[in-house]
Order: sequence, then C-alpha cells, then structure tokens
Amino acid sequence: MATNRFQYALVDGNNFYVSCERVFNPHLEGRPIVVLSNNDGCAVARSDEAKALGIPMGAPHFQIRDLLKQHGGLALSSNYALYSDMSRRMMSVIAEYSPEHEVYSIDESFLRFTGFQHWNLTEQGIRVRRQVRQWTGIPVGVGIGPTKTLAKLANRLAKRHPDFKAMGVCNLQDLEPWHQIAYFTDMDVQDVWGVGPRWAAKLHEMGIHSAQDLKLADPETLRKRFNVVLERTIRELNGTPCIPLEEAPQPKQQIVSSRSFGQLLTDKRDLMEAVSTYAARAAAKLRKGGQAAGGIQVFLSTNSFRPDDPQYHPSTLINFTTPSDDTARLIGAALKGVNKIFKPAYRYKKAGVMLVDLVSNTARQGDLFGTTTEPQLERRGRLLGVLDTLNVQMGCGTLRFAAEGTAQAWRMRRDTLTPGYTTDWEGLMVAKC
DNA sequence: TCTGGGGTCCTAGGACCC
DNA sequence: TCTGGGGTCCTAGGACCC
Repeated sequence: MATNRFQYALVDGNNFYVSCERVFNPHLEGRPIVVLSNNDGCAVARSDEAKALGIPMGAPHFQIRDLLKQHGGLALSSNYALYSDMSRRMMSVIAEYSPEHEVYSIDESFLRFTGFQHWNLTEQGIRVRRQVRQWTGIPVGVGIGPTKTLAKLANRLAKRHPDFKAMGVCNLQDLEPWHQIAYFTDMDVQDVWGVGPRWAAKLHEMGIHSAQDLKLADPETLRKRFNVVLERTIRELNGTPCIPLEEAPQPKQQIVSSRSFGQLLTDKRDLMEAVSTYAARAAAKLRKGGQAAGGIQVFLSTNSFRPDDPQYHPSTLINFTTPSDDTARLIGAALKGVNKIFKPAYRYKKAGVMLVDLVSNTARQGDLFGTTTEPQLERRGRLLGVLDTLNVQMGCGTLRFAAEGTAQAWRMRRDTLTPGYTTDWEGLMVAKC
C-alpha cells in the first residue's frame, strides 16, 4: 500500500455497554451478559460469552431469557447516563493521541495522523489501547488505515481475527500486499462499512462476495446500479479518502424523541402525557444545541409485532409561524397533533415527536405578525434556562410541565437498572474495610 | 406477556415556474 | 398536421450507520 499523507485510526470500545457495566461489577466478568434496549426490549450489547451462545444483536429479551439463565448469564437494563459519562472519559484519553479527532458514536472515534510518517502508528495503537484500559477500565480495539473505511475494516480485523485479537490492534501498513488480499478476500462484503444487508444481497447476486471483490469492482458501474455512496466506499477501499474527518459536531437537522410504552395504551390522556414528555425532552435537546424548530411531527403507533391486532400508524406535522424552542409551545403543538390523529379503540404501543426545520437560534427570523415582544422572549428564555439547568443538575424530569403527568403509567420498563456509578451520588461505590 | 431509539444521506418523481 | 424544455424545490421512500 502506498504511503498516504494521512493515516486514520478507528478506536472503539469492545461490547461497550457491557464493558461499562463490568468496570463497576467484576462479578459480570467471564459470564454471558447482555445489555437491553429501552423498555428492556432486546439485546443491544453482548459480551463475548453471550455472542458465543449464539445470541444475535437485537434478540428479544423474552427469547433469550432462559438461555442466559442456564449459562449463569444476566440481562441488564440500559443505563445511558452511565454509558455517556464513560464515553466522555474514554474520548478524552483518545483525543490526546492526535490533534485531529472525531467522536463518531458513543463508543467509536477516529483519529487522523497527518505528518506522522516517521512514527510507528502500531505502537501508538498499542499505547492508546493500554491507556484507555488503565484509565477508564474499558477495553478497546484499534484499526489503522489510509482512509476511514479501511480503518474500520482494520478495526474489525483487530477485534475479530485470531491473528490480531491478542494485540487488539491492526495496522494495514504492516501487512504485505498478498497478505492484505488474503484478509480482504476472507471478509464478506456485508462487513464493509457502508454496505448493509440489502446492498450485500444485490452485490452477491452480481458476483461480488468479498471486500476484495468490492475493492476491485468498477466504481462507475456500481454508482449507476446503486448510488454515489457505494462508489465512495470502493474508492476508500482503494486508499482514496472520500469521507472527511468531522472534528466539530454538525448542527442537527432533526431531533426525535420517542419511546415504546411499558404496556399497551388505550387512554387518550396517557398518550397526551407521554407525547408531552417527549416534546419536553426534545425541546431540551433543541436548546442544548442552540437551535429552534420550524415544526413538530407527532406520531402514534400500534404494536406491529402483533399483526392480528388492528394496526394504525398515523402521523401529522404542525408548522410554526416562527421557529421556537419553547417547551410550552412545543407541547401545545404536540397535543394538537395527538388530538388530530388519535382514534379510540386502538391499543397503542409507541408514540413520539420529531422536531424538523431546525435553525440556529442566533439567526432566527422575527415574527412579523406575532404578538410576543422581545422582552417577553427574553424572560421566557431565562425561565427555560433555569428549567434546563435544574434538570441537568438534579436529574431529568425534576422540573416539568403539568402536561407531562405525575403518575406516568406509560413509562418504560427498566427492571434491572444498575446504579449511576459515576453520574449519581447515590450510585457512588462504597469501599468497605 | 415480553420485539429500541436516534440519526444521516441520496434519489426519483411531482409540482411549479418561466 | 400540429401540443416545449429546462431549472429548482420539495417530499417520500429507501438505504445506511450506531
């Protein structure tokens, strides 16, 4: 492989949520552990032992409960407050290794090395891995290559291939060309970043089975049969960077807040409470990003896993005359939406809101026909600021609007939630002598 | 009984304008 | 006998990601 000016490293946590739990509870080591999605629905993270039992990603909890029990395993409710905090700690360690750093997801980040030609990046990979482990307790894998797609691919080898697993680092630069071809030929095309199940099936039909096949495919032809995204993937596999490093988070284009309910709902008041809560949560996210929404979409849904039940999946969009970040206004619009689409006699499983047409709060258009004056907006902003601060400091939902309800019969299930070890004074560990 | 949530980008096709 | 064409904007749907 020719030496590029840049090299990318992808550092990501192994079985991240499970690893976060294990940091604080050593009894979880060596056992099949899964972390469940919201509402304790299905497995979203699995320990190696759980994977070895054949538990697939997304397996419904009720289908794997017995298997886990038989093997001394455990299913935990997800503790996102804990995982976000652990993520922040992990990222701050990783960021020390290059001035060019992108946080790609809760457990993954890219580093770019520019002008590090004389460094041994494999050594750097080993160091970052050791340091993250030592400082946060999280095991990570490191993949290094001349593009993001290749770094992802190398990371997969680092975590899964016996040749690299012990070291936990795979640097494509270290491999002889024939050796690289062997690894690429060994990898199914669906395991390439950017190729999902649909495209993989179509590619297999065309005789493109492995990462190596895709690398050698004609980008122009595949662009016509698929789209420009796949063309970029092919070019990236060949060492041409097409996907930029995004060091600053991009402003959001939409904000979604939705949840399945702990039980099926039929009462309109329950739905109104739930939707109000989601609208409030979305509004808080909106203000955190310094944005305002031009509209809000509300949706309800029955349980589509029960095809014999009457199905109903309505949605409606309410546009504002001027963009807003005011919880009260968003809740008001959301409730209007519920009124519009709610029909009795259905059993609802899920509801949500989506904020759309987001604009930066600094560049907001004034309300030509509105009655709200600047000082009123100003006071309103201060009030919402206090609400946000309190909810961050004292916990989400400490201060809320009456429309969100108090009993909240529809709240999600979290039967096996672990303590907020690093995010809640009550969850702090106690050392006993 | 029990099946997640939150995002992005691309494309095709229709509406509309001149 | 004869009925344009090009550009832009918007939306829905489909694919992908974690």
